[in-house]
Amino acid sequence: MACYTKDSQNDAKPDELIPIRAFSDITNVSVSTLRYYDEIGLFTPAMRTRGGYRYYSAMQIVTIKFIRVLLDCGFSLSEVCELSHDRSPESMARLMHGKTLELDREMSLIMERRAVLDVFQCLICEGLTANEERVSVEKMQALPIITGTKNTFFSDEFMFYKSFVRFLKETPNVNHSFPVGGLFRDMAAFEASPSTPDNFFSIDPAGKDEKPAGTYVVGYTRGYYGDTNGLEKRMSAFIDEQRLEVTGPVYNIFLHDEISLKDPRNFLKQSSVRVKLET
Amino acid sequence: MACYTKDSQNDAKPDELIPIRAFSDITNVSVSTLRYYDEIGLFTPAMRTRGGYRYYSAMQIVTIKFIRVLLDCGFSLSEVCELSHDRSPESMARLMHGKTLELDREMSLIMERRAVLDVFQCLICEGLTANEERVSVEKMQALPIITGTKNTFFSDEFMFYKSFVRFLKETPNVNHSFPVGGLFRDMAAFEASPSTPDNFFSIDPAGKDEKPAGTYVVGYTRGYYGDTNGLEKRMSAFIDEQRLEVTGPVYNIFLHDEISLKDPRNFLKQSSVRVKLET
DNA sequence: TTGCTCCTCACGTCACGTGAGGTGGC
DNA sequence: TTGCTCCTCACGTCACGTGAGGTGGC
Repeated sequence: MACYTKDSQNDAKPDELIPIRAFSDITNVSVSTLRYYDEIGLFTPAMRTRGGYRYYSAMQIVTIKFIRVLLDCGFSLSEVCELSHDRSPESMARLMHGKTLELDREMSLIMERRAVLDVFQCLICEGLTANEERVSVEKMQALPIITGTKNTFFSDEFMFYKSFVRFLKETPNVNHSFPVGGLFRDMAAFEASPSTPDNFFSIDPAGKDEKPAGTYVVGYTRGYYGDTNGLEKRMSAFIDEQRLEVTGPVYNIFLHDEISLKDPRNFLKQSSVRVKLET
Repeated sequence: MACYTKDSQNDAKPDELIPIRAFSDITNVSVSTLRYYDEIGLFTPAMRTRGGYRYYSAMQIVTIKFIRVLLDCGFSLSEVCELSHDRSPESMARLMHGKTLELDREMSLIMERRAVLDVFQCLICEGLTANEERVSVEKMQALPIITGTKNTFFSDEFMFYKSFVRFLKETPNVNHSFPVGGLFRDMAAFEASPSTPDNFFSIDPAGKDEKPAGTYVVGYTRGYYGDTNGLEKRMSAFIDEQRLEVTGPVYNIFLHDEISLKDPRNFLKQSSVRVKLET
């Protein structure tokens, strides 16, 4: 299965022969890689001495450069080998088009992963600078999210997980990598049952739903996923004290969870509800 | 080195236990992957029967989701294992920032590869639709290139390769993956010595040099890298016949070379020189 | 002749996938 | 009891990298 070698061996002359190390330096292809390509018959040196020393011709610089181009384009070594048997401009154009599509898919995967990282970094940073001591009023930016369907609660101690699994499995376009938060239809619902959100939502930059920008009453608490430590009561008391009027849903998100903390009793949750501004 | 399991085992109850296949379906993590994670101690099931059957708790859905997030972010399995020992928001933010940079590097690599593919696809397509029969006048688009330093020719039969290697090794910012062409300072130089270009250039979309857009006299020939088959004379004759005036350098590029053809005697070269337009 | 380059061969890598052959659980 | 799920163990993958131990070439 010698592939890309014989084509150009005829012009090898002794004085243009290059030993393997020098050839490696010229082409930026490692010595072990060159030996490997020789072993699998993909690219064999123009000459070998009786002692087995490999010598490459200057012409082979072009050949190896081209093999690396194909590999960089996403062809496997065996594909490159096969290509040697029937190369034609038409088939090559077709194959390259296919590789273009593959690269595009790979690109969007990487962009998605970057987005995931960014979201988590933002949450962690927000957690690091949070004022955990007391409930406060903060301006918050808009947050694109994907909201799941309304949770149906059975009187079942595992309903939280069942709803959570249903959210992950059944919400269209939900990406499992993004963090998930819980949402209560209003402050009253949060106070009534602070561990059972009406909906789950995923913090996804591509989400079509949105937690709107605005001024929010924000509170924090530490503890495991179900725990609230009376945060809902503290927030309610603060709202009354400050004579604020709040509107819309309560958003619960974990700024620090198992991603950034080992001890689950220390998970940092943020609850926020929007202030209705007097006009 | 059990890592992300013990934290959340206490809440496992018999009736919420999930066998491996169902857990795999819920989490989109393959059965063999789950067994592998168990084997290396990264993620062990909440319970095992006497017979060795693995049962996972619903809570572990969150745990495995989070492990996958870290893996998607570019952490290796051993890194994820290590992370279990000291997770803190601060260190996590730092590590994630590092991964962000890595992803960015990976992205630019992929974009570069896409660009390489595009350039080759364009050349191949141009070759497929070329009018090889005769020299003609064509409008051509601008082509960003990186031009190398002037070749110094020794009276040496390998000087072509020596110059070529020098171009590849010494031209700043040259990317070995892009195709390389040859350039003659003017039509007279091309006619005088059609196998020894004054400079090499790389067809690189990021190049700061440019083959300008315009109307060109274009000719084609087939053959190996040094061959011209008198193309320079045919072009010159055409220019005289048509009473054209040409200006600027002659650009030689291979539209079909070993990338898309097996037989080196069939390589398709294009030569073009710009027409000075009468005002 | 010295010392540097080169050689082969065997094994390791990384995160699983794929059987073969056998047993467990409702 | 049947048949389905699950188990372990061993080996394969892909494109090389890394020694160990030995020889070749100027």
